[in-house]
Amino acid sequence: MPELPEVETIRRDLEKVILGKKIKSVILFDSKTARNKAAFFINFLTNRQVVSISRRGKLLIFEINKKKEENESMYLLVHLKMTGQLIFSSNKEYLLGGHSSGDEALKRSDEDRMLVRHTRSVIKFSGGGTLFFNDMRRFGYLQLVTKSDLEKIKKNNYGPEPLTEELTIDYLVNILKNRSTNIKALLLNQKLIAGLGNIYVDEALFLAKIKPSRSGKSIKRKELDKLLIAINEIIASAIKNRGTTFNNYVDSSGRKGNFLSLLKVYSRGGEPCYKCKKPIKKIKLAGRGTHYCPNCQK
DNA sequence: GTGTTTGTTATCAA
DNA sequence: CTTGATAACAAACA
Repeated sequence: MPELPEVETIRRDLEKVILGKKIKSVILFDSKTARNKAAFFINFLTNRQVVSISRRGKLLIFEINKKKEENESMYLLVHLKMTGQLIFSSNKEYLLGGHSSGDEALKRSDEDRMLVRHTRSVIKFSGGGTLFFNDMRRFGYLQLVTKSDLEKIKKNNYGPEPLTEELTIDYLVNILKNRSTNIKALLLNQKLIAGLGNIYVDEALFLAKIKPSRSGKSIKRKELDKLLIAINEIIASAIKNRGTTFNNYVDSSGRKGNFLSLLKVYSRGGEPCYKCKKPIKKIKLAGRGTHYCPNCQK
């Protein structure tokens, strides 16, 4: 479940290995994976290079180089949704996705088999290096968009990011003061704050001592002060620890994140709260598993 | 077969 | 128009 810290970890790592590399070929094993027509998607990317890699919320944005005669750059969007992975390998160019069989499949190591089982697309670079897009559940997608499309997407779908000047206490007060919905659902809403998902919302609410079922408008300014600090603290710490691997997430080298053991409430239903020893409660809120301490969170 | 997992969007209601 | 609530998607596992 890649949220902001996991996507940011991938962004930073990929920046080091694929910037400036020329795309030699693109394979789409599953036509649903690219939101563009397959032929266009493949033809456009071939022989181009990635100029920059940015991120908005959980969305990765690869800027593709523009030819002289073109007046607008194109951008490759990558959304991992729940089970997407972007894995770069400098030596495993022979992996051919989930559709090959026979001798080729037999030659694979167990590690390779895991890597390739749900490969939906592959981008190969000149001079070595292959980027695998794996996605067991097939919620994730790749999409080429124009600069103006990208600006629209950013503007219409994403609120301010944690750890930026845009996410202020005044902003929080404003978006929550008239909301009757529970704070859990509001924090999951990408249009209000970009990048939080189920894990870090539960963790931030625990740190801020706020019960997830509280309505937005019921939360006092003093509590919002704490919530803002908690959100930034959790996100910063999770980035520092390269994200949380609960089941599917791995970084662009295929390695797990280190934040799992630092979780205070998520996935700890029934276990004792680290602070007060009373059992962590697990409920369903906003259609999501929600974990909190009934004693510490008011 | 049943319930559970979640990021996001569709859909419907008010 | 906004807001809210819920189902739906997809695949795997206990």
